[in-house]
Amino acid sequence: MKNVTLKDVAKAAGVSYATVSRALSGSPQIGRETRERIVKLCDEMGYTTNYVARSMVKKKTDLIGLVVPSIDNSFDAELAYYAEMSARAHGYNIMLCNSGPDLQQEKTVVKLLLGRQVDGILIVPQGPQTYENIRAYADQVPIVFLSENLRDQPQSYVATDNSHGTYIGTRYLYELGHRDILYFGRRQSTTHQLRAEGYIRACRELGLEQRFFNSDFSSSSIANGYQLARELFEREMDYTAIFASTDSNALGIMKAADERGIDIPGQLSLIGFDNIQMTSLPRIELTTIEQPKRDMAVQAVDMLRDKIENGRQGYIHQILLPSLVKRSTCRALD
Amino acid sequence: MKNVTLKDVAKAAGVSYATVSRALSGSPQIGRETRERIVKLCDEMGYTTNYVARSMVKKKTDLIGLVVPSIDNSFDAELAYYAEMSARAHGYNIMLCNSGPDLQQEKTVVKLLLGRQVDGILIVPQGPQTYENIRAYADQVPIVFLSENLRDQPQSYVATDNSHGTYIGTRYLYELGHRDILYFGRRQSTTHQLRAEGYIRACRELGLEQRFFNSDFSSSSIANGYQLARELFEREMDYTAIFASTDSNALGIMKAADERGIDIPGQLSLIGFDNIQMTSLPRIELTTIEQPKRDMAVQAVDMLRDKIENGRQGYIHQILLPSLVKRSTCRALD
DNA sequence: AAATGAGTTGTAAACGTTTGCGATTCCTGG
DNA sequence: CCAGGAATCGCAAACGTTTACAACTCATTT
Repeated sequence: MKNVTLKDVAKAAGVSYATVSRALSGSPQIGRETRERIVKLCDEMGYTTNYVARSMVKKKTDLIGLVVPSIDNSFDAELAYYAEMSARAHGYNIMLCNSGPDLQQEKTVVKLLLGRQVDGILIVPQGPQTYENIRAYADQVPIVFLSENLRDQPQSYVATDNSHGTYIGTRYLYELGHRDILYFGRRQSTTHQLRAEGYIRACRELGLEQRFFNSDFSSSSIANGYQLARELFEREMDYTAIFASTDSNALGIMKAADERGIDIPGQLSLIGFDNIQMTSLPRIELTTIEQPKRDMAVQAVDMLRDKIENGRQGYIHQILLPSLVKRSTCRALD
Repeated sequence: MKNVTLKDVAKAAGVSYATVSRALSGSPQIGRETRERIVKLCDEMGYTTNYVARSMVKKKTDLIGLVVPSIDNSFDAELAYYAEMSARAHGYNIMLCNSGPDLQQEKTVVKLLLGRQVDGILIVPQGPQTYENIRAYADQVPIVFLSENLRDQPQSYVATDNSHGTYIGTRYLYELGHRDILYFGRRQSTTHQLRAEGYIRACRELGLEQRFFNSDFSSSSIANGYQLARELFEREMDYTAIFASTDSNALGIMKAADERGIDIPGQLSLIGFDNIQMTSLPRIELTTIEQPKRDMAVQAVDMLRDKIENGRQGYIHQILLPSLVKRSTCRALD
């Protein structure tokens, strides 16, 4: 149970413990044969270097705080997966925190992470208020925001070109022959504003009428999409396609449509946004806009590492291109 | 950028830094008015205690290592969510590691966690070999295994009563009138052996013929379920229901059935195991056996805390009861 | 009034590393 | 044979806490 320490192997090897440290750290100022003797002894004795002691003197923990709204959300989980893999490949470990439902908790966990002396924080925001919420800590530790588009804020982030995503999505619908496309979902956060803008831009270019259906209180959940879609389907259906601002919303729409006997894509084409895992399921096969989650995650840790290791000041806005993934919820009109 | 330290506030308050430490830790041996003065000063100066320094002297990091096969797997993600929430509520933070595809990486990350001086490790195993794989570390740090049933191994774990799950599932099918039930999926790991056993037990009690379809190389993925099901559906369909040992497999079966024009539940009833998020989706609505993931996670961290804080020796096998969640892939025969 | 004791504060060691600097050894060239 | 330097190695400080122990201040008791 007792951990073997530097001092222990030093005594066993008959050298000072500074020498042992140097042998393991690959310092040049040490003899070849002593080094070999020591490293051999080290794994014989089962020595592993104590990271907290090292962190103490080096003033670097090799720890990255990852805060996500909720890790059981598959979007967050995918980002977390790639982030952890990439971070570990570069010698970092991930300290995970759910920022839970409210801003209070989000603030609490970054304060916690600060106390943990993490070298940097990767945060996928709960929403547009996150930036304000934790801005105060931005000068205490490198932070990069992930997935939420902060527009012109003086903070580093990586996000997808949300506007371009909806743009190519509605163009795709247009090419399929659709002329009446309804945009469904949130418009309040920057990310969702941008998505709406892409739709608007495409409509302008193509001479399409813009139609919106949303509520101020809409959230990006299946349940909410379902509720709203039920209301929507009460009215006359004077459109042939729906662009849902979120896959989850699209899934809710799909459910409401099924209940109502509306055939997708027979009577109604549907396209989502995010390409979360669920969309590729049999019977779902939702056509959607892919956010390149893997690239986003690794670029975010790269960016964070650049700040940490090279002390890079200033901020970068890294925008990645989304792509259309065609599945089976859109059909060509004749 | 410079962190304010105990010494700083001590100087500002005109006391020794031991006093400051005592003021914050709630030690009884300090005057009321000095304490109040100091805590006030502390948050004025923005002091946060440095956890790595504290860990150093206390020989306790308040860190729990969480290793999961892949956090983007929704089962792992759900467990991780509840584990993190519960751990944090008790003053612990989570260090997250994906144990990746192979046993080598699994071993690597627990060694890493050891170096990080975590107080304990929560591990959801890749499979039955995990126990052997990391047994060597079991006396260096408290470990509890999560979700994999280790049977009689001298290690603490919390898992569901897998056998009972399949037992109530096939009884349910029986009550619905099914007499020819095919068990589909893996049987090699302890967990899957137990699931098969529950099915066998129910069959014996009910006088049903046992029928198995599986391959030695089957994995619990949608793709694999799909492949196997395609083979299966080549043969004569002399059963009215399938019990899939895994939701993912069930989803694959569903896809193959759809392709083949087999109506679920019209011609074939289907039941899965795990109750992963995807199963509740519209158009899926898979009847399945729920693993109480939330309870599993919090009990696992409770168990780990008991080992850490009370130095509890020995091991506990905590078995939780699964439950049937009826959705729409099973129908009553007439 | 002195002794006792409770209550409060300071001193210093300890946790396990890394690393600058000085000390030692050894080799090399003049 | 000796000076000089390179190659190794040890010493000790430092990182920011916690905590046992000593020390001090008062009030209380005898």
